Amino acid sequence: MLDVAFVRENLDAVRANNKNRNVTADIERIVQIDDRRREIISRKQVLEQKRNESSKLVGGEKDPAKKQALIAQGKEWREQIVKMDADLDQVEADLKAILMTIPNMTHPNAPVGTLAEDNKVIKAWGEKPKFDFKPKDHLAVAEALDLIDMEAGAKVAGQKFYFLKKEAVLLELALIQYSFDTLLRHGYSPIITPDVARVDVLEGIGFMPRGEGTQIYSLANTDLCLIATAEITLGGMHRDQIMEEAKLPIKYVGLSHCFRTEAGAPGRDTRGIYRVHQFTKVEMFVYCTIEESEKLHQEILGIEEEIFQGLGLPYHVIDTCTGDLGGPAYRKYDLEAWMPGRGDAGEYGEVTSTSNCTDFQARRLNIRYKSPKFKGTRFVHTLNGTAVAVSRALVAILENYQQADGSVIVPEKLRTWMRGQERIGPRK
RNA sequence: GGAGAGGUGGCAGAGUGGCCGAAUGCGUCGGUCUCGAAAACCGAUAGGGGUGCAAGCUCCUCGAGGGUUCAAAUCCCUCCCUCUCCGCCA
Repeated sequence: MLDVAFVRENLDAVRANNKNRNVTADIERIVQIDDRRREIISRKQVLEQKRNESSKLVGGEKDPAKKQALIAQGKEWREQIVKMDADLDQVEADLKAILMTIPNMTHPNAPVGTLAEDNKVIKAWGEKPKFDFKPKDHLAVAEALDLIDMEAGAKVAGQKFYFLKKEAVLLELALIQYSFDTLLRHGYSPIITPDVARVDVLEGIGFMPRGEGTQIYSLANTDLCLIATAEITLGGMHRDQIMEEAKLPIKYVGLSHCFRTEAGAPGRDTRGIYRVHQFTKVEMFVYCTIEESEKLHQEILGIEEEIFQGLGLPYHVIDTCTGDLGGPAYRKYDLEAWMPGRGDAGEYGEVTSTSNCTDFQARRLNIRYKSPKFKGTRFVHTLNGTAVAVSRALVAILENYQQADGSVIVPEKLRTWMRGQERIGPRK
């Protein structure tokens, strides 16, 4: 959420930003509503002041007639205040409703555009593997090795759920260990979060758990949702807190399961575990000062690259265009790994994503910091980034490391957590 | 899940209808003292909002939301959370 005062003072910039992001919001009304809001507040305060003053007199008043008069007067003020409260509630709800539709401002260097082609490839790393056979997609590889059972997943939980089996399980555990190991070396503090969160936390982070086409599963008869990413829980962790600047940045590496309804993506990526309803993810989350967020965004991107370089998976980095940023992000980079089994001759597929959300999430979640350097408090900046989304990493590993005989080489860095195993299969 | 207790400032902890945004202690910061430090003493020490050039004035906030009242940290209701005991359980 943006600050109302900021919107008022930067109407043109906000309008232009909305356009770039392909969002329509009635920002003109914000000024009107906010004027009205301030007016009500001012008038209400005058009454409250009078009421407070006369209330103080009641106790000391000995003359019963005068006392009754004071009480009657107070009663009248209260009634007026109650009416104004109702008006104010309405106005504030209206204001919030509009503000919730406005996305974050955008980094000046983020590519402007609303089409997939407007995303900018800013870097590529690694050699795409050369095969002297037609590479299979990850599911074909996995099924030949008895690593993934989609059918059983569908039977038990529905389409796009799956069972991991045998070395696929060990690979998941190894990927978790490997990514935690990497992040610990970078000073990130390890966390395992709940897999559910309250609706208002989801909203604070910028998800829309209610309404048609939501990505979010809700739990019946509760105000809880299954989380779509640990960003939600890691960001909610410190809500309504005021931090000391000296204690920032706070860097977490969190593990959770992620649940997504994938509404609105029917028929996309239907095969295998590229797009599924549940997966395990290791997520980075950082709270920091205003000054540090850009630097830390680069750090997170660097760590994501380090992880995929360590896995020996070719990738490129995308500077996401304005139309694809999503509400909270000020800037977003995606890592797309090469997936030789995708499409006709291989395609890049998103494996990680890192966003600098500046103060957009912190404002809604009310997470601030203070410092001797300035008066009052400021909202922290929050950043998030994927260390490893296990399902997608598995896709990339299975496809890039597949061999002519159907076996799959285990990336060297993972072997420590695979009891030294170098190769999966071939099965007899 | 059952029974009970409780949620107050950075922390501990008073406060059961008005003089309470809140005693006291600890902590932190500033000062006095000292060659310096400790101790002691003095002082300061929540956040948000409205208004104003500013100084200031003022409003709101004692887990959250409602209610009663001229007036609520204090009384009532709902919810959330914590603790103790019991039950169940990985």
